[in-house]
Amino acid sequence: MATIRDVARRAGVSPATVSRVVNGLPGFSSATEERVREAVEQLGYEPDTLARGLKTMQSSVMGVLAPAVSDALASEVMSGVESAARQQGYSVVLGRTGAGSEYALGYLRSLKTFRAAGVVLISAAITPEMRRVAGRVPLISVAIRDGATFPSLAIDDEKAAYDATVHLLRLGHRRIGLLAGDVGSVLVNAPRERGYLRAMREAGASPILERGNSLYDSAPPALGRLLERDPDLTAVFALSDEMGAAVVNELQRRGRRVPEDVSVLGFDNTRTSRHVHPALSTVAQPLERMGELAVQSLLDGTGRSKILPHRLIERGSTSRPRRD
Amino acid sequence: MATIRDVARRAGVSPATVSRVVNGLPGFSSATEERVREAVEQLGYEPDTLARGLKTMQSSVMGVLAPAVSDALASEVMSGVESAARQQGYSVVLGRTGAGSEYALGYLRSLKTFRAAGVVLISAAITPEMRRVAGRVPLISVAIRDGATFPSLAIDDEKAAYDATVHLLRLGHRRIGLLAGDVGSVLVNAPRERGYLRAMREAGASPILERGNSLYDSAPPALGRLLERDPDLTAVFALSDEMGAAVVNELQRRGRRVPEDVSVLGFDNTRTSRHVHPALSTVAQPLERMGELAVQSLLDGTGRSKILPHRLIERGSTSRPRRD
DNA sequence: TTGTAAGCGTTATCAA
DNA sequence: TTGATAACGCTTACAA
Repeated sequence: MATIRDVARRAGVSPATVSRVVNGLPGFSSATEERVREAVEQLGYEPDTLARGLKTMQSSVMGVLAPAVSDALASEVMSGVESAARQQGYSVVLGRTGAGSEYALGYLRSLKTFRAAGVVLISAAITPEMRRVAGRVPLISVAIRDGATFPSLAIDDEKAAYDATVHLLRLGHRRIGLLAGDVGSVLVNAPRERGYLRAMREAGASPILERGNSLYDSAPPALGRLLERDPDLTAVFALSDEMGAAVVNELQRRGRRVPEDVSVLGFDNTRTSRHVHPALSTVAQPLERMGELAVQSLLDGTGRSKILPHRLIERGSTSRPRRD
Repeated sequence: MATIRDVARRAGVSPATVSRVVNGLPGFSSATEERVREAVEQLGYEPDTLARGLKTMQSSVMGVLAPAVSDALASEVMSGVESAARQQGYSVVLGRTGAGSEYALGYLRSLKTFRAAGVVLISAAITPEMRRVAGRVPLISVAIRDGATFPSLAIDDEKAAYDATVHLLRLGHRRIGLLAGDVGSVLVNAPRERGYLRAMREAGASPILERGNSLYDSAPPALGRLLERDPDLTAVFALSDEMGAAVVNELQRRGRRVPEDVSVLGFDNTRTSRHVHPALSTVAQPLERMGELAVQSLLDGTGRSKILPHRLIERGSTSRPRRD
């Protein structure tokens, strides 16, 4: 590994000059630039990230914390974070918050000792303690909105669920069951529930709600309970794509056609929504875009919260209800 | 951010002593240890990763390079890498190789300037150029086996596909179509194809093969071609779970029952295999375990290649063929 | 058992 | 336009 001194020696200049050339700072003639670049080339010199970071008190790493590394929603956001970060010359350090952000503090501490340029928290709210532990490292939450205290990038979950429910109502559905998530652990669930309830109330329809834990396996039993309470449901609105996909499958297993007998609507527009047949209609959040914007916001130092537009994607799992 | 000098001052000792205590090196009395720990506590001191890495010429980062950040298979491996790395006190830097490892070299260069303790390459073979660019950073491939030149952790893909095909044959299937992947881009496809062909040949059955690109959307048309060539197929072996899931859905769309009319077998045991109905039978690789072992191998410095056991998982998508 | 001091590779200040 | 030189925060001989 060639160092800046090796390059300097070979180019017959001082390390300082090499640094200037490499970093594009003013103060060198084009003749020296030529020689330096040549030496850099020949030696395959790359500035040491650690040394540079130590000196500048700012490293080129961005942290990204996800509830689980293999979480489908988080993956999309991470994808956006990675591409934006790489474009800006930053490396992405990956961490897992675990259920209820148990590991978040540890990671933030670690990221602080890296002098990270910022940290993106996916599906996790920033707590005052996190804020404190992070020191001067800027934080931003993505895909979750936690009051206006800390910066976040998210859709308006209440409105999105409201719009989606209204869409089902407009299609002619009245008996719409909600397959909600665990309100305690995942913050987006409460507003989504409220959005559904508001739309149903405004339409004079009676809400009917059961809870899963947002994952695939929790949906069939919850759907069972929903159907016990109202066997004549014509639509099920699941607050995650995994649950939505499970509902599509489970309904068909029970001999109901989708969407002819029952329409199904998911949430998030993760890849899962395209892995069932009929493909799941769903409420899309611009997840990858959120990841990109998060990086940008962290680097700008603007750190402003922003609400991004949601969008209803109609695939094959929704239609007008059958006329009986 | 408190530095080691701040701690030293407060504890009334030298920075060297603080370092010794913090790093658990011998050479201090329990009285001083007490004072140092107290000072560390009070100041919330955390050793600076950058400075430490610069000094020791070894940073606490492990790189992990995946074809795409949101790739389901890669996600599982990354999950193992993350947990093993964290347990050992390492941070994980995430990179994307893109199709055909176009970005890999850039990331390796970057990881080298980080003095990374090692790099895990997922679904990507190590090329001599990568090896060169990485300098003294150890590399290991996961979920792909590329001769014996460079270290890798993988299953025996040929044998796994062979075993899976034999399993279908034993169930009584003879007309088994193979839905292969793109042999050029993904190295595991060729051995898997060979395994299928060998099993079919040994059984005296005629192979029939079509190619997709391993992703969901490529499967329906490829299945169409397969069925055109032999409308009486009783089983389809797809070389990825995404394609397998698509086949399950597409067959049902075409009015064939799974598994009664046609059995379907996938490959990899990613989450996708559980997101269809009937759930996809598949060939499992210990992906998460591979990620953990990769980290361990990198840190041990053993860097030996290893073949891990595959396993057939029977879910609902396979059964004996119907007797006509 | 403890401290002093050098130095990891870089950048930034200052002087030339 | 350039070059010395002093840090950045840490570890590690070596000395005491």
